[in-house]
Amino acid sequence: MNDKFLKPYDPLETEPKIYKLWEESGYFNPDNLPERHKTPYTIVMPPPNVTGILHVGHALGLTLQDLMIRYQRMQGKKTLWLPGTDHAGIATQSKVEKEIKKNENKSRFDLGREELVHRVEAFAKQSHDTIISQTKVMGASCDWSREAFTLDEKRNLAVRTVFKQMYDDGLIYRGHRIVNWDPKGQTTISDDEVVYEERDAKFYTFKYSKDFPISISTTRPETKVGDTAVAVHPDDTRYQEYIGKEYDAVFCGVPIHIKIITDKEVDKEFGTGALGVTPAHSKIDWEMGQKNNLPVVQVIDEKARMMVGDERILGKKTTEARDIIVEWLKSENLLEKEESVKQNISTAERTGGIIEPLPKLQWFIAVNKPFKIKNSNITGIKTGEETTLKEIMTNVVKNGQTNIIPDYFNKTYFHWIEKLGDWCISRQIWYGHRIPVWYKGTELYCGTEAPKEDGWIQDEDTLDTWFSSGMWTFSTLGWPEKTKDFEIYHPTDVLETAYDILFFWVARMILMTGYVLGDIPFKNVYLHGMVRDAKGRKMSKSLGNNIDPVEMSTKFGTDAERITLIVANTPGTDFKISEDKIRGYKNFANKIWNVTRFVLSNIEGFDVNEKPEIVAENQKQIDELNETIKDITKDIDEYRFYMASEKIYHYFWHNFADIIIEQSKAPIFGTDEKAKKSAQWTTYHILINSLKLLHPFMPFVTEEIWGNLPHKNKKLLMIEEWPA
RNA sequence: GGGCGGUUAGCUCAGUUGGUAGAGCAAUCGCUUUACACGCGAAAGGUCACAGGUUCAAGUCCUGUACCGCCCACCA
Repeated sequence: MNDKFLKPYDPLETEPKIYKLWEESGYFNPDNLPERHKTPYTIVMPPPNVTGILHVGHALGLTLQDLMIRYQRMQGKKTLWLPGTDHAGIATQSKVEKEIKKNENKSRFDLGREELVHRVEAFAKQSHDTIISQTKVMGASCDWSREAFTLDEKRNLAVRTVFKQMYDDGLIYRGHRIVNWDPKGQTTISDDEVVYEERDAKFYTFKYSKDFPISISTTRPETKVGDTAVAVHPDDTRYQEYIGKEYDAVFCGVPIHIKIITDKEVDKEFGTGALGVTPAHSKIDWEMGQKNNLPVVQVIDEKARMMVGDERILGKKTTEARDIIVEWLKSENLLEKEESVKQNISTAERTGGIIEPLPKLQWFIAVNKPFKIKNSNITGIKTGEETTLKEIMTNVVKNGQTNIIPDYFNKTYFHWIEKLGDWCISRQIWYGHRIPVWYKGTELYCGTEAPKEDGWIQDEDTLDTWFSSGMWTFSTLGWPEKTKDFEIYHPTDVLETAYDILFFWVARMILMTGYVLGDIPFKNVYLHGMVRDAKGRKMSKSLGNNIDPVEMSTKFGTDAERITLIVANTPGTDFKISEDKIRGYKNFANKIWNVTRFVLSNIEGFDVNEKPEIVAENQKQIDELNETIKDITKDIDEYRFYMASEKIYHYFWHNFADIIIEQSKAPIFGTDEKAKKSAQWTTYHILINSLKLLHPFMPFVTEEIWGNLPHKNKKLLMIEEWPA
């Protein structure tokens, strides 16, 4: 027995050594796996954003994926776990912009496009390196030789190819619409990137002018200089006589022309029952404007400043203009009511900027537009048949081709799809995939390469980061090239990710893959919950309650951290973690170590390769082990990792260590040779099988022990056969 | 406003087709017993949120109520 078993288990010394051993074995790469590994099993890693460092949520994802991969590898699958990182457009650029603002007091416009992109790339490279080393600390057995980046050259070709295809199919179009404009980030964002914050607001009721017949209410009086109509409910008896009439007024120095229209959307009971329609600065108003042919008057610019008015408001910020207009209303005796209300305001997820709805010319993906699908393996949609992107997204999940775990998330998914509108994909930022469209005067060219002739200017915008991550499962396998990898490993087996990006990402992957390949990106989606602190609070810098996964690994060992993240952690449910929890499982790693010490120190002189006659008592224990193996295997196969981990923990500690080992002491220290040999063989047998069962959960300590076991024909534990 | 979860031992959570309530941690008591004090043994702890219903039988199925959490919409 190696002397190191006389001391407690030391993860800090062991883990880097073991990871190196695995990497050098080449077995992370499925091409190097032994003959028996035939059936492919694929997980493509959700690429972490290159915005900094990994948090404990990443650690959870990596642990679950590594668990599945290691289990399937031992089961004899040709396992590919493909790693990568995400350029994360807005998130990364805005982070770097903040730094530059802080350190140099410069904006991106001061630096210019080239310099900014250069800076962002440098930052991204640094983040990338940190993330990769952290991923290795977690023990991730992914194939580094296939590592990808959402913004590298191959992925860029995939992006350009898909863009052109969708453009040619009429699914990508350029349109003038009300979009979510982020004045802080100076870009549009999609509906999904808008987050709501509750704030106190004032709800004002007033008339545009003294002779105007109808009072209206709003929380944003400054937008009223852009009103072109007042809408009332068609059945509202109070306003019948005004319907269809038009009025001129001067509102805080701005001449406005108002038509009285009707719309069923108007709530008679709310406010005065009359709605001032501002087509340029509200989505609903825009639609009313379209229906009624109302003029669109933009009164707020990209910096959220007033574009119209006299010296009182022109050029002022909207919030300042609001106060000025309210003062004016009061002085003119037009203000009838001022109420305090709670209001949800829209903010940009990444920059925190207050969203200003603006009419802008942008690129969109049409989710409801019919097109002929070129090739389809999707149940319910035939090749060549007319369908829509929305229909693809619905069908794939409805018919069970893609199975979401836990299944109640199906409902959330369908609910979201029902309400889904066209997806705004153009961003006015510089870090990302440039839109593959060129202009020359009024001409427009869309292609994977720039047109050869002179005089074409490429679209300034980049694509929403989710456009490229939507293609992740197949772009990482080399598509659009016809690669062997793509042929072998697509569709992938499992996508493991957090439930909060079900819409952002999972749905977009299904959309992209359905459209491009007529197929599913993955057979299963395993959604884990959010990791919270011991009190159930979100982890955040301001609360200072962050748990750093690498620090935990250093303190307690990665194995302890990994199994903490798995035990009692059910899919789709938020999970509370604390140092105390991890500490408990550090003891477990040590227990495994000590059991090994006992077993090894008591088989001196015994040949573990020769199975002796097994006495009835030991046979019963072996049968019990086999039952446990079956049980745990079934749990893992059915994605109940929380249960499998608890069972192996319980079996090892409270059955093997507490009972079997204790009972073995009498025969081992006794004189009955037959009973002794039987007990020696049995404890050894249970130990090696337990190590196999434990390996996907706690890979380091198990591999380290495995290397010190005396039996013949040993391989690395990571490629040993899963017991049956 | 619409939707989805949750409510089980002090805490964190399991409980897979309905069949006498489980684990870990914490707390209690006792142990330096020949692998391990990062340990061992023992005992303790629950009208399974509430009210109805189905059933021979309900933590589990159905209906309703209350509270907590999350997602979506955004009444202008």
